Amino acid sequence: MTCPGPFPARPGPKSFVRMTSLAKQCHRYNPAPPPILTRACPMRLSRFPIATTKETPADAQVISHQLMQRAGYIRKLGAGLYTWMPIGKRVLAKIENIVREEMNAAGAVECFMPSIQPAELWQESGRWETMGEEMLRLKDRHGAEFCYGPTHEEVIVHTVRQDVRSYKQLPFNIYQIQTKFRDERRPRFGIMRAREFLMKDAYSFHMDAESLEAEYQNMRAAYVRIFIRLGVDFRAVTADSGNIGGAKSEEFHVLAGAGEDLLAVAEGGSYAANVEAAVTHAVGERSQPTAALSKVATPGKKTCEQVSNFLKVPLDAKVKLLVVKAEGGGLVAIALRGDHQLNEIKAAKHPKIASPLIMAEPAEVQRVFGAEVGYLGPVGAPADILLIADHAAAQLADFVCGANENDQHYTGANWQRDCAFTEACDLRMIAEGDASPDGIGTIKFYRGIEGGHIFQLGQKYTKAMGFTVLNESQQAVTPEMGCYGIGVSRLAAAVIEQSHDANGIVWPDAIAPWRVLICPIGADKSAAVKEASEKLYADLAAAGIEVALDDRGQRPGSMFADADLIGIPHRVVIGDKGLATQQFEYKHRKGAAAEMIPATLEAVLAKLG
RNA sequence: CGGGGCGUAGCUCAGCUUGGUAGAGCGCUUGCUUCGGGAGCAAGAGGUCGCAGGUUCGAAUCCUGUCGCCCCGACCA
Repeated sequence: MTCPGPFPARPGPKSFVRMTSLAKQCHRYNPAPPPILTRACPMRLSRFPIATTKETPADAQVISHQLMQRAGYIRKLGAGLYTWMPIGKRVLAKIENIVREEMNAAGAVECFMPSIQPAELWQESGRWETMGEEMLRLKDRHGAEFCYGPTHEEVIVHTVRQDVRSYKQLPFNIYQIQTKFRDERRPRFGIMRAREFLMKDAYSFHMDAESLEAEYQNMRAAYVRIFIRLGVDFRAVTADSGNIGGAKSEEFHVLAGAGEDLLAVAEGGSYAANVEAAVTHAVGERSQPTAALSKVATPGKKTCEQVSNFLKVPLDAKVKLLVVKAEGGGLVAIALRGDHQLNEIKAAKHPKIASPLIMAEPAEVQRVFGAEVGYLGPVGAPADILLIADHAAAQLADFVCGANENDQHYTGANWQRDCAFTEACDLRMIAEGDASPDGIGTIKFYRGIEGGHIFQLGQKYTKAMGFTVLNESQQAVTPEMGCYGIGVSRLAAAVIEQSHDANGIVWPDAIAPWRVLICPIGADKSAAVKEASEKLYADLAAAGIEVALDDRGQRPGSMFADADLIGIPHRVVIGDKGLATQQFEYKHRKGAAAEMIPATLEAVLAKLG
């Protein structure tokens, strides 16, 4: 038989002629070319080593990991290492192709870099030291050092600087889809945080910031198209660029309860940011002091909640003081409103605060402030300690705070009158219910899985690695650089986190291993069922539909259970019962009930939409 | 890396406290009966009990070491 592929089969005679001439050519060099009878047609489930299990593997914590394992998409090899089984590889390839098509359409060009990279490049950029344990380091037989690439900025800059000399060659955007390895201290959640994973990483180079901005927006639009095509509910959020460096960056998150990131999204507005990066502003004016400062005993009440309950004052009428190490030694006190949380990333970025952020030792706090951590406050704080207030804390009047004396607090405290801060700035974590930073809408939190991240890196890597091109006036210019990543393998898991039910995975059409699954009932007994199934299978394939035939000879119950678990969007059941009235049974994976449709290709195609 | 837990059949686990020669369910193979939401009966195959030492007449079981895996925390384009 002919092989049903994704495209209509070539007309017989034509392919026969081609095959014959090929055979003749072969014959010139090989006396006995083997006859080509059939090509493999692995669209029959009997040809896929699909091992579905009823029981959930013991080490899988999140739904996507459990379902991928149970449905036979992946098999674990070691911590954070997974084999993609044939059915899983089809999904991976679908995602990969969507990404590739949209990248190409956006004008990016594909390349392929080595996964193993020489240490020299990383020493040049300075990241050989800063990357730390996350980077898997290797030595070859000569003792030369390498790493298994966790990312490819160094390699691409090195590659490009050899060939690109002129402004005429810029801008361009070059990408690859590659296996990366990051030696996570604690790989978990299966594919979602594996150590080895598949990633699309793109790098663009520009003569100036305007050109970079244009390409950044171009990539942003391409990412939006990619995520729409994947069929997932997602948000693009402003983000912190982390240790990769650079100025502007946005993350693309698939919304899902199991997501590791918390997102602040404005309801009724357009603002969206990772909470790490969400800004907060001062709102309104500080009221005038009305209460007198007075010291009250608060024995054993150390936390803001305890004090607030004890004194019967709202949590947001209290100022708490956190003490951290200062840049270059010493301590810095940070004043926050009682109900607010410190955003450690914002704090670490403050020029006076040590980065990374380190909380002061309790003993040192006791020595400097003369009180335990639970009783610190701005009133009477040591004068030589820099006191930085978050905007919201700086806004308070008549507040409660620690008295820098064990078991004592102040009420009716006021800035200026009773104490002072040297600076008010944005240091807190945004909170649910806050007004959106742009003034439109109210903040609500969502959990998200980071599926993509776009960055404007600027000159960080081009400068460190000495990449320059000549401009029109023959001056050497360091190009601006952008980078754009998509976690291809992670997206497969992210989609499942968002799209599943009690019976299994619910794939969107675009990335399902097949769009249609044909389930023949009793094909071994009924010639009519077998014939109708084979015919529909061949017809759908010829029509360019990706179709699979469950020819494993399972009983109906287990066949349906597997169909649901594997998550194929469209199911066509063919049985003697239906055929008696010239009907197939059709069910959408999301649909509640099955329905009978005419037993024709057209009727099935109509259901696919 | 700190704290905790687990390694016994392909998978999920019991057995270990109190040492005595290896178990269940699922899956797999064969046969018969079944056949529209994970079938029933019968007969089978399958395990150096993670690995290495030690104690003992005897170790899955006790002791030591080691490797692997999982969870919490810290960490993380």
